[in-house]
Amino acid sequence: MKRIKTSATGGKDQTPNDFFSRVYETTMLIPYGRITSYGAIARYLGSGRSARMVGWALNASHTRSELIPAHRVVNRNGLLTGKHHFGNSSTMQQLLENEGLIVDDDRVVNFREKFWDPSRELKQILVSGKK
DNA sequence: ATTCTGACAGCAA
DNA sequence: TTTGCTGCCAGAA
Repeated sequence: MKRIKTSATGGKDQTPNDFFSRVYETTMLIPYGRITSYGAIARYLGSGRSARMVGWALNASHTRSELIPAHRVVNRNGLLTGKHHFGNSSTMQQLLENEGLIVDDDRVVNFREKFWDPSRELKQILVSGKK
């Protein structure tokens, strides 16, 4: 029984349907100028209590060739908790302000106004039949 | 294999 | 109200 030994890939990548990839896909669906929270994404993916994993995934989003708008993901308070992961601690804020969001003291002021909940916004898509 | 860590969130004091 | 502890679960060491 010689299983095919999957180390052919070098021992990395693969797993296109794992939690991480779903986080990336969801994140890329966030419209320009809108934001969401880690918990919202986690809930949308089915694991409402895995918000930390969402952040963990975004942490590795750098390795992806696709540009993932991780700056559009903040915590439930609208706080830019991950700003320190954009090289410059002011990069995240600049990106958000560049999209019309108002950031003050590391917090998105118009958070509720610009909040985009995937489990709510994408619900219609799921119902439409398009997977 | 086991232990530690983490870009969160919820709940108890 | 703010502060602190706990649960979550997947990687990295």
